[in-house]
Amino acid sequence: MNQQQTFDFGWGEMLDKEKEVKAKEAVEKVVKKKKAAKPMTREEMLTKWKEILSNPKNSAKDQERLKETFEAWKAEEIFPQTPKLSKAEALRMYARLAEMRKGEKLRKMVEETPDNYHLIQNEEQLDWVCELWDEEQEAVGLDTETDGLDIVHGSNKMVGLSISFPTKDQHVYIPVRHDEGVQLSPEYVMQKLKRFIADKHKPKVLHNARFDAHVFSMEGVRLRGIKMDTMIAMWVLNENEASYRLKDLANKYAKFLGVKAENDTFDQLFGKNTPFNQVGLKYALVYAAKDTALTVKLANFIDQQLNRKELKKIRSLYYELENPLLDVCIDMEEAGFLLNHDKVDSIREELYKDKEELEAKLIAEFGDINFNSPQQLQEVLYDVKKYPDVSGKRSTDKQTLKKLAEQFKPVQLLLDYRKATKLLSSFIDKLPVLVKSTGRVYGQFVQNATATGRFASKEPNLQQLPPKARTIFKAPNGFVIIGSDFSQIEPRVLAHITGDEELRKPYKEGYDLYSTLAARTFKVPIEECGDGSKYRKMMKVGLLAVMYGTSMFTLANQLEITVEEAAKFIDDFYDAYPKVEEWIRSIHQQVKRDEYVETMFGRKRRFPNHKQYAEVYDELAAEICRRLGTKRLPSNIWDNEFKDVLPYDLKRRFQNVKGKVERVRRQAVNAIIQGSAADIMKRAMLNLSELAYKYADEGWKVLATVHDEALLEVPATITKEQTEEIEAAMTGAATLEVPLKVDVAFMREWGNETKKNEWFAAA
DNA sequence: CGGCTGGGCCAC
DNA sequence: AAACGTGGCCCAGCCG
Repeated sequence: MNQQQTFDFGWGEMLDKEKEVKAKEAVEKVVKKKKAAKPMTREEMLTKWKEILSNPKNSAKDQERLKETFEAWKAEEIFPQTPKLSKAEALRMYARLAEMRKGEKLRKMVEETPDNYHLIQNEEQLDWVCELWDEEQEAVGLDTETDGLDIVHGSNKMVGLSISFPTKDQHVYIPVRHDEGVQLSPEYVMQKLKRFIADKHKPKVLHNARFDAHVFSMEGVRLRGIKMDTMIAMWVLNENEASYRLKDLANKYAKFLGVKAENDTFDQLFGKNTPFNQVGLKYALVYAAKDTALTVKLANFIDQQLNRKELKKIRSLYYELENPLLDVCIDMEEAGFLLNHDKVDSIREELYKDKEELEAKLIAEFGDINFNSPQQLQEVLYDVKKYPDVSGKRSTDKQTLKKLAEQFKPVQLLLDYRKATKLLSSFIDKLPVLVKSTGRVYGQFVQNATATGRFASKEPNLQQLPPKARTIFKAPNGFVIIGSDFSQIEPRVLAHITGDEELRKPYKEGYDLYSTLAARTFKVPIEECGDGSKYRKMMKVGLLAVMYGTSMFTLANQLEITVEEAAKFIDDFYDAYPKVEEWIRSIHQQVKRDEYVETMFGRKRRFPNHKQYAEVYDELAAEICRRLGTKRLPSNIWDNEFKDVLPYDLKRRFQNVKGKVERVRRQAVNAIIQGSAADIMKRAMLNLSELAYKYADEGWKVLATVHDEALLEVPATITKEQTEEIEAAMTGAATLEVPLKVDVAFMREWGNETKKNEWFAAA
């Protein structure tokens, strides 16, 4: 009773205070406005400037802009348009200043247009371009300009294209859909240029060719003969590049390309959201032709780098794997996934019903708050309901809520609500909006987005659909989606790479991996480690922990055992499979020495500056072990039992590098395993793509890859032999010391699997 | 209103 | 003092 009263009082008081503050703020606002109405004198403004500039809260970027604007103001280059001066107003001044200077830049650019840049506006000029292209022996630079990014059956179109001919050093821009100016029609231009663009023997270099390929596709021409995509090649060369935008690369490597490091992006020159069709032709020429000229230079630079003998493996990785894979990527993006509208409707109806019911119950239980707000949820759970803070961070994530739900039933409602709303907001309500006139959703597969070599997918990300969301995609009538996935690819790579014969055994002899591992590690009969047994379950988590470098703390948490038990578990595993630990340690040594690691197919992941930290780490770790008289680091150096043996300063210095070094070590080990698996998958994708071309007449398409799985769309009449060809395409991707295994499933709707033998039994 | 960050969560 | 690798994306909340 007493507590209740106190609580009510506190709450009410808080509300009153909030009101008071708001009222005060409102008054202040009015006062400020009145003040601002009077024009400021120059002295007043100077004072204000100093005040604004001395605000320590300004971001570095803002501060730079403010200073620049202040200088311009002092030089009377710009005047404030309103009589008041504030940080916001100063930043607006900066925008106007930038606008003014941008205009200057553009004017200057046009004035300095090189005389080997040509605007192509009539048939005669286009004939000249064709002549140039006929005579060209080198790879031309090619680029398209569009009025937006929605290009695969979307709303945006090619506005013009630029071509650089390196032999004669001539650069052209061909406008076709600009708002103003003399232009040839896109149909005419494409008709004339098709024989070059579609010719695989006419080499081209592009920056982000995937994009241009789609643009050309929508004009009815398939881009062939991509000799190099400088964006992807640059990524293979250096996966740590801060930006892969052409202008950023050109500026960064300017001196190697023999250009000035003054290449502005489109946004910087023309302003954000300016559609290219509104750009005047003479501006378009100098901007677009420069792009292809830069691309040619960048391509030459990259190829030179790839010729270095220490990059031999990288060279073949690019030219023999990544570059041909670009075509597969383009195919996948143009294939798309067919949406089943009826299925969307039924799932949506069901989920909305769930959501509403849950909402009603939640409001009754927790009050009318926004259950998607961690902030509001925190208050209700920990202040109002006074639930125990099991995470120690007032966390409201799934793991925490799960724990709370054991004790407090209504918390389960929150978990259910999250699940339903996540499914709705991210997938069921989102994907149908993206459907094009073809009835399909087209996601992107990005080749240069990961540090390990995997594909990434976006807009929408087709690699993160939960099982339920997958079912809204279907095969067209008479077709079936085939899911072909590598079984346990990463453990197999581990078995191959570590050279551990015991680890290879289950694969060679056809036993279940996890059961075998569990029996050996826990020293129990294999009969006790069958499917669903606790040993097998633990082993699955344990092996993942080994490959990801999970700490004993986290592993203990996951398995709901003590840290000591977790450490014993992993020790026992290493005892049973000593080569695994040996290999991991050798990788730690290697990454310390080389600052990079390599996958099976020579893909590199670099860790710049790791060496210096690793040296400190190893030194201090040795010192700690020496003082403790142990061989291995303790899991917690801060433990009280070491208080007298380990000086604080030693612990502090070690702590400084510990996180950094151990993170790199985990990443290095994982990059080899995950990256090798990615290499294998990419090689498989090439094989599958060839197969799809072989059966192109029947309508075969490669739809997607989800890391260890490939998806194809094929006629439902597919034969057993053809299915075996798919399997062979995958297993033939690499020869390992253990066999590769592939599981094939048949799906009328994605995710709804029929196994191979059932499928053919039914047919 | 758009950009950004943090918390959270989906996939492999 | 911090605890598992690779990604993309949603919402809330804040800022200018």
